Amino acid sequence: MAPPSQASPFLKNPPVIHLWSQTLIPTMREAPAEAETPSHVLLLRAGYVRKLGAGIYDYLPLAQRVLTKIATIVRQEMDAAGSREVLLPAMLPIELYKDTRRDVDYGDLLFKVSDRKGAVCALGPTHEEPITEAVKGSVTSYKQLPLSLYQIQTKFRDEARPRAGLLRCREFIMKDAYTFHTSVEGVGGLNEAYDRMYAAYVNVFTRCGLDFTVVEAESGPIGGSASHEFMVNAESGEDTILKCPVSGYAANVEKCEIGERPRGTLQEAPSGELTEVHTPNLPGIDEVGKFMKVKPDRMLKSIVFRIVEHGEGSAGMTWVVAVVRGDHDVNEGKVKTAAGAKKIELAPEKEARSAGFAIGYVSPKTVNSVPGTMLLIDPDVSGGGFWASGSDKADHHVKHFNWRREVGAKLDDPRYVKLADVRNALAGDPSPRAKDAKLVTGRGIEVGHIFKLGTKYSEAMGLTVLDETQQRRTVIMGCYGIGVSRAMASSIEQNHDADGIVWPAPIAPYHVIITTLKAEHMTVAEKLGAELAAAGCEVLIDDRDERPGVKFKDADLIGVPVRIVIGDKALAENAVEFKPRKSKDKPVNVPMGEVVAKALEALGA
RNA sequence: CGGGGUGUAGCGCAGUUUGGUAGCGCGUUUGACUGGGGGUCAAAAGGUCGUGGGUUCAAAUCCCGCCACCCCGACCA
Repeated sequence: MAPPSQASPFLKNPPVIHLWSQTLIPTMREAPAEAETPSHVLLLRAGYVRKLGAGIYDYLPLAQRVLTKIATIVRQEMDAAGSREVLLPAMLPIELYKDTRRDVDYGDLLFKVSDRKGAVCALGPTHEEPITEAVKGSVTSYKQLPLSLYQIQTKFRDEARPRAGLLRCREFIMKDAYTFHTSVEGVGGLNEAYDRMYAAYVNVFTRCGLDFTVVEAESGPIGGSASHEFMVNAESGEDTILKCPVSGYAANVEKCEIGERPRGTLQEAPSGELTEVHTPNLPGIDEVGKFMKVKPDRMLKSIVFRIVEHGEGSAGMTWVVAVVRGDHDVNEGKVKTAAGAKKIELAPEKEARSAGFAIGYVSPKTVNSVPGTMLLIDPDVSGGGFWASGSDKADHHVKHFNWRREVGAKLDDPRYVKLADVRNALAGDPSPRAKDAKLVTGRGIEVGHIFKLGTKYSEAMGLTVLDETQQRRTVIMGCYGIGVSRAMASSIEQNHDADGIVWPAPIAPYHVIITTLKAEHMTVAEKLGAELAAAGCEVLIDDRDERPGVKFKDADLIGVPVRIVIGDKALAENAVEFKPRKSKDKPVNVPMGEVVAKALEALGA
């Protein structure tokens, strides 16, 4: 399209009528062997992306158009939520991370480059530090707050295992927003901004046509439900989410609470005499169970954690042993909370061994044998009956473990022994929010995450303002992310069929594809394209000299919502063939004069 | 980081066991016929066989090292 001949101070979008022959859409008949998930296969096959390396992709013209549309929706909603766009460097001097120690904590996930002088820069994986630094340099008074800033930018994370095409990349496009406050509550406070962001995110993902679930995620330092994840419901998702069908409660598996479960008294009688069994060279609990002829749900799994930072409940303790059923998974966050500690870690094997833990064969009895050990017992293992357990001795387990007989008096000392929910929730567990309701599970792709940061970064980096009483106050922050490139792939996970992608109109690369069957149809195609463009449609004309079958297959593959075919049959009655991509019906003839209205209707405009 | 697997033309693969002229399908180019759901015929272009070394008269093939990529797991503000 020719540019406007006169320079105008107001930029307007020129009409979009693109020719297939003049863009780059390298569709493929066969999917590359490396791709497995639907979005990965289709993005490659339909010519949206090309892989350059593990987790590194070219965005070809179609992908770039979709990304731009998602980014536009994000910008509109961020702007409406009172956030202002910035663009910070992707290349960040490593010194920026010294105060927050994330150069260490982030570890290998951080990409690093060095300049000619040997100075090291990190490629930004997220931007809490640089944004805090930027605000620190320009905000000094409470009168300048609250403030909300966002950017859309390429991020870099050296993922241990990139996978599934755009769903987990090492280089990806993200929107990250940060808000700054002097208070948590009240007008201008963090909670208000958080709620606005929450609403903006709902708008963004709804407008993108995504089917999503908002789940509670791990709590921030402020407590309560201080973090939410926006999960696109898809089988290929990496995250497990749990929902209560009655109350609407939803959470990710790390966070999900479990309702009241039956529990034992720790007073039950033994099921038999404690018997030691030699179990050599068995790698896991399943193998041990098979060898001992004990089902995993009658085995005790005792996992040792070390307290890294003490909290109110963990004084005097060094180790925490969490005991769950053999077929259950220990939840580190719940262990931390139940232990009353601020930070824990899976016990380093070497140190745990020298303290007296027979790693791999630990039993709850270690609460008596290793000083400074706290025992957390999950309700599901707190009862009587038969239990098998480690024996605190390499290559040996015991049968007929009994709480009272084996552990004894310490069971009654709440400083040392607690009954607590310390495992991951499972489908069928009681809901924490509705009586008699049971949790159900689903898979999700995390496309958004909002988080109340509190003062973690502002305190470490010294971001303060003077308040109305001339007191220095540490600024309170929130951060909010959207995976833009991941959202594109997520949409395909939800919107595809055997023939290809089926885009929702708001983020489709084009609204209408005009397929010509003969070269002499181009005049009609261009005239119709201009009419559609004038009505606001973005049009792709497939002008290639290909056989009709090829063009139909490609049109379906790339997933443009409305297809118009120009061919002799319909032209004879001054009409074109019209077919929405998502419709299973045969194309219908639409008179030339009604095409634009019909297209707008099909697009939901 | 642990386990499994793969590197041969733009894509999908065979050839490797048993060393001896690098092949097939799709795609691409040219021409003809064709023309409504991935056409037919004819001709053609395109490959340091991931990479470095070794063995051998001779290596895609055997040996050693390295690299890249995929899948499962661990990990994932």
